[in-house]
Amino acid sequence: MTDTTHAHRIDEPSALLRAAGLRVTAPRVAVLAALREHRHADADTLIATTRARLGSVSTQAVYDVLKALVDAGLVRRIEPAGSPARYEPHTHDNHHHLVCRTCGRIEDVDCAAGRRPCLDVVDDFGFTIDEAEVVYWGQCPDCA
Amino acid sequence: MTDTTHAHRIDEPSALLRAAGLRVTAPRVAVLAALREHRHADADTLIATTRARLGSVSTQAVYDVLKALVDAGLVRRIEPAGSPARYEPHTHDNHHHLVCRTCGRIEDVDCAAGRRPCLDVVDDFGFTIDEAEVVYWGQCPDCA
DNA sequence: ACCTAGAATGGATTCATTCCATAAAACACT
DNA sequence: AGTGTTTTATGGAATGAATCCATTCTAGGT
Repeated sequence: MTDTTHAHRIDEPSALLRAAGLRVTAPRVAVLAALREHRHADADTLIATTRARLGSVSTQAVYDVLKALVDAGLVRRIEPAGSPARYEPHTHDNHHHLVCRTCGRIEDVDCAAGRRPCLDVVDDFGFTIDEAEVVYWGQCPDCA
Repeated sequence: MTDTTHAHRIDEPSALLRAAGLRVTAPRVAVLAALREHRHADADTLIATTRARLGSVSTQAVYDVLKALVDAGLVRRIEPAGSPARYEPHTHDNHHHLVCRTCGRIEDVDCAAGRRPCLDVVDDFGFTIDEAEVVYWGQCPDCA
């Protein structure tokens, strides 16, 4: 914990919450902090981390916080097949994910050449497409 | 139901099962038939359809059948975020899916120019990638 | 026709998540 | 600083999807 007394840095949890029009509460600040520590954490991990930090929080509080953060666009929720939902700070950079089939490890990947993949669909069935989500499945070095 | 007495067509449920080294049972045949009728059906739909066809089947039987079919490569399981698992006959054509955020409708899409998307990842973290799964999110014409 | 491995049954159980009513606390306004 | 209104947290129960288990049944080889 760096000593930043009276900090007003724009990337601080409380500042982020205020900027998003959300009330600043201990659970919210703690969940945001936990999200920074654990990349692609699931709810369980975040509950445990938040609980360790605050002494106690209800399970539902963490779920509520996550929902509020996702709705506000501060957090991104991903749901890889076969694993519970994972959460990451929302970076708005359209990155994708690399998932290990064996251990579930997840890493961020930028799309080749920075272009969004396959934006042109041959037949879109009249759909209005707003996002192309890519998941790369494989084995991580530890599991291979 | 077309009248194909003593049929031996290679794409028939029982032939498919035998070719995959699986025993031919009523629930398996019925689930395969149900999968043809309902594109991207979830377990509930398949259970209901199978039950209607056979008179009765246990819920677990259908789940077991689906697992066996998926393991045998006859069926593909997809799990779009926010909805229960969906199943489709496995076509081995590397197609992707278009999902309506509102009603959950799913359509198949071929990747632009038939190429697999973003095969070259900038940094693969040492992973051995075997599949790139793409989900296009949007609104279907009915929901737009 | 018989035997045995594999499949189906019914019942209970897990896991992740959501719903509900009540109690607490954050921010706006004196 | 005190008060009030509205949002948030709590604790407990409930849901939906899927899986586990022991028992019974059956497909298909001998």
